[in-house]
Amino acid sequence: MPEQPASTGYDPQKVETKWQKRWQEERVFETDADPGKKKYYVLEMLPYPSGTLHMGHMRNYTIGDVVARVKRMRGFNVLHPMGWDAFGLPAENAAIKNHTHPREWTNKNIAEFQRTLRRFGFSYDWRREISTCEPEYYRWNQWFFLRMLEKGLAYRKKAPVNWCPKCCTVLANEQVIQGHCWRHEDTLVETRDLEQWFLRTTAYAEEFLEDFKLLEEGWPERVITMQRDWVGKSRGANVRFAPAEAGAFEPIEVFTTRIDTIYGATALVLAAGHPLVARLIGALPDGTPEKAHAEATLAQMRQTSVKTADLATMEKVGFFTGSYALNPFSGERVPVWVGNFVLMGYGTGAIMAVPAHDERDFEFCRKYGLPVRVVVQPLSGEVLDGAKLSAPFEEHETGKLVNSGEYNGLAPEKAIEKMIADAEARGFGKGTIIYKLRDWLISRQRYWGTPIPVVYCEKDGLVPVPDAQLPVVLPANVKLTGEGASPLATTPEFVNTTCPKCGGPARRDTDTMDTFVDSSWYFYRYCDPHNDKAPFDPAKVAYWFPIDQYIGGITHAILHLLYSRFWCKVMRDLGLITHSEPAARLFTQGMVLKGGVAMSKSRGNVVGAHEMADKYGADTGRLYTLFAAPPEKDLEWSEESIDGAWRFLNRVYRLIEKHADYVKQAPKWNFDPKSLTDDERELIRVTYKTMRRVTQDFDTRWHFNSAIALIMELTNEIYAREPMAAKVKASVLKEVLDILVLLLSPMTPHIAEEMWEMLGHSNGLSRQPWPDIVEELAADDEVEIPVQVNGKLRGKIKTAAGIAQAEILALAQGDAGIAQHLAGKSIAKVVYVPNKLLNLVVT
RNA sequence: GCCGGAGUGGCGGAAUGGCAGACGCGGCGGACUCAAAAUCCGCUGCCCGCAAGGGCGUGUGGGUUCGACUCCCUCCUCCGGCACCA
Repeated sequence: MPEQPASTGYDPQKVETKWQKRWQEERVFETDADPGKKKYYVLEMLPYPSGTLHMGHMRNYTIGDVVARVKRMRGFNVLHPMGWDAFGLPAENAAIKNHTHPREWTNKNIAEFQRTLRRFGFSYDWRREISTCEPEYYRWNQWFFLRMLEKGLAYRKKAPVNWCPKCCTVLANEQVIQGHCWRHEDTLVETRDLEQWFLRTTAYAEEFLEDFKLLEEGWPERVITMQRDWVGKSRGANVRFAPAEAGAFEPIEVFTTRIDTIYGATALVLAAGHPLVARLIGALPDGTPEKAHAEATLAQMRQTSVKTADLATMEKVGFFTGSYALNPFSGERVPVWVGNFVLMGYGTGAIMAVPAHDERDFEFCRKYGLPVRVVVQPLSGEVLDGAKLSAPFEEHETGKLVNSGEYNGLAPEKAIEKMIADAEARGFGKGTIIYKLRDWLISRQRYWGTPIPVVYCEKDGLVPVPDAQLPVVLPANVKLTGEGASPLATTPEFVNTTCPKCGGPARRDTDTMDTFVDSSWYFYRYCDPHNDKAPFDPAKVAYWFPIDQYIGGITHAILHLLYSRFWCKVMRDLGLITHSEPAARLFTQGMVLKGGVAMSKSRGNVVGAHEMADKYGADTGRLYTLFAAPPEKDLEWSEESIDGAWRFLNRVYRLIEKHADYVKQAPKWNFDPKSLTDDERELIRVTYKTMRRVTQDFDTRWHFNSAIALIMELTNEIYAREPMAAKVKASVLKEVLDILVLLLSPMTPHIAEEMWEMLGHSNGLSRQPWPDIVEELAADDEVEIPVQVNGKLRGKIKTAAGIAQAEILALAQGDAGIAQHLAGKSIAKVVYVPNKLLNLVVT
């Protein structure tokens, strides 16, 4: 702990407790919808209550709190809520380990999180606090699920799904990172064939892309790019290749983005899982080595079908099925192969291999001796020979078609257009658009989540639980082992129920929902957190939405942020809301690092929020995280730099303390610049200039670090004018100190409130309006103009503001230092930026 | 491989085409003190020079411009995302 300076009375613990209590008593941060007032909804992503909060978390909340406080001071009706993403696997695992209940573990953490956030003075409206593990909340997850079921947006399907052996549950595609579980970086995800619940996110694939136009201004380009890649739109064509022997098998449909290269297709390649594969192998004569080879290779391919991180570098393997198909354009017989590099889950599960113009096809065909035929020649004049090609020619823009019948000579883009049209006209193909995005798998074989509100009746089959019977409550007493099937499945009191339709015996669905469901719409609930008739009152949401500023980590660029966009569009189509995007602006703050890596409990490099508050107080912690780096950048924690923030707050405090008695009783200054002495005029000028620039930093750029630097400079300027009482009238000094405290207040609210009180105000700082800029008071009447000769700085000239070019030129030529660089040369050009700079071009 | 982002003193960083290095940390010096801490003041990019002053300087090389950390192109390095997606 730094020594408390003897000369100051700043005691952060005392000050912070005092004002937190006052804010709570006076309900300063409680807000309600008020159509007469302009609103501002600022939100930080809700935390998962686990462990303890460290300064990495606090940085995120501090940024949001500064914005909330500034907007409040600027007259907005500000909604700034907080809640808990309370369902999830860590609670369940911790409960198993510690022989407790997930609810108990979670609530203990929530209490601790709340205490920490209060200690940092974040201006939340705590009446709106929500916890997603409460039936009052998750019943609306179930309600939404039933609405989606009605609309066909929720469905059950048996499909190959991702299974994490450590989580003991399936995962959505978004939760698989490079073949690994998003929670367990070291654990490969396995594939299992299971019947599961999906939400039809793909129904909105095109809209996800289309609506980026609403987000271009307010969302980081990076996030948009990541989502765009994730949705993965491809334009191309489906083309059917008929069997060479009529009726031998169903025509094989391939998807291609390069139909222009179809004359160069020297094989068709099917995925191992393609429905036709078994039939084609079956058609091979029994007992032949070809058949044996095909069967063996297929078995091998299926065995290694697990997704792995190095899929891209895996060796290509395949075999010939013995069958041929006909190229619908050329009529050529094309061998049908099976290849491990063709994915069943994308396109049609079958491709045409064009080795001359695709790298993967090239590798495959070279390996198996299939011919390489060039059908697009570069415009450069170079003539490629398929037999000698060392790499495929993949470019679209710089080639023209050859060996392609009637399409010879066309540019690829033109050929694609024409060939799709012809394929459609001749009935063997059509232009198609496909997406990489998959539907959202939401079933989880775990306990601590929202029960899926359907039952299975022997007579009526799948029956949705009627709305009136919601919520389907998660039973409290369940054996948690962390192994085997869904814990709910081993709880007969839960499983066994009656069919809502026929009243006969029925079984409940025993899976729970992905916890990303909880966080997909929680920000709507904040608008109306205690509604027990509906998820929210549409009128209240209409007032507050969209979120004006959403703040959180880049980790959720795809997961949470894509699911939230989906939920919003679904709610819109249900008629609950009218907007299409939940958050108008998104800010992704940088991480807090220590020793070059993100703070995390498992790495043991955290600086706890309480540790920080104990040592320096919350205000110093807030100030430091804002000052040490711009908010979007990662911040490397430095104990020494914190001392700087601590020193600065003490320095300001001492300044106020010293002059409080002098200014306390002073009347409000009359804002007449003519009433000022030169010293006063200069001090007022610096103050108002600072105010203007700090306001800009808050409003448009979010450069909190440079805003603080400016406030530090202002403080230095005031200090430089000691002895103050002799030089500056009390009313003028009061104006200056008031502004200093106001500017600082969004970032360090407790000490600012204390100083505001010391300055003689009894009305509380948190409801003060942001000071208005008086341009006249910020204006310079004298300026120092840098003078360059050929772009090099050669001198500076002090002069009245607004001086004309001719005059400044004369002054420059008269300046000895500058003149020496002009001697013997002639001025070819004069560039004068008024009040900014003079550049003389000489030759 | 593809798509983003970044690269500025010893360190964190500032500069919206116009004085590069604000502000802070660290360092050096001074004041105060018996002394120390705290505080206040000053100096602190590199090189040459006693100094005045001059030269160099924002990853590299080029370009646009009167003027480039900033805009354009080339390359290098680091970070992030995606990746057998036809």
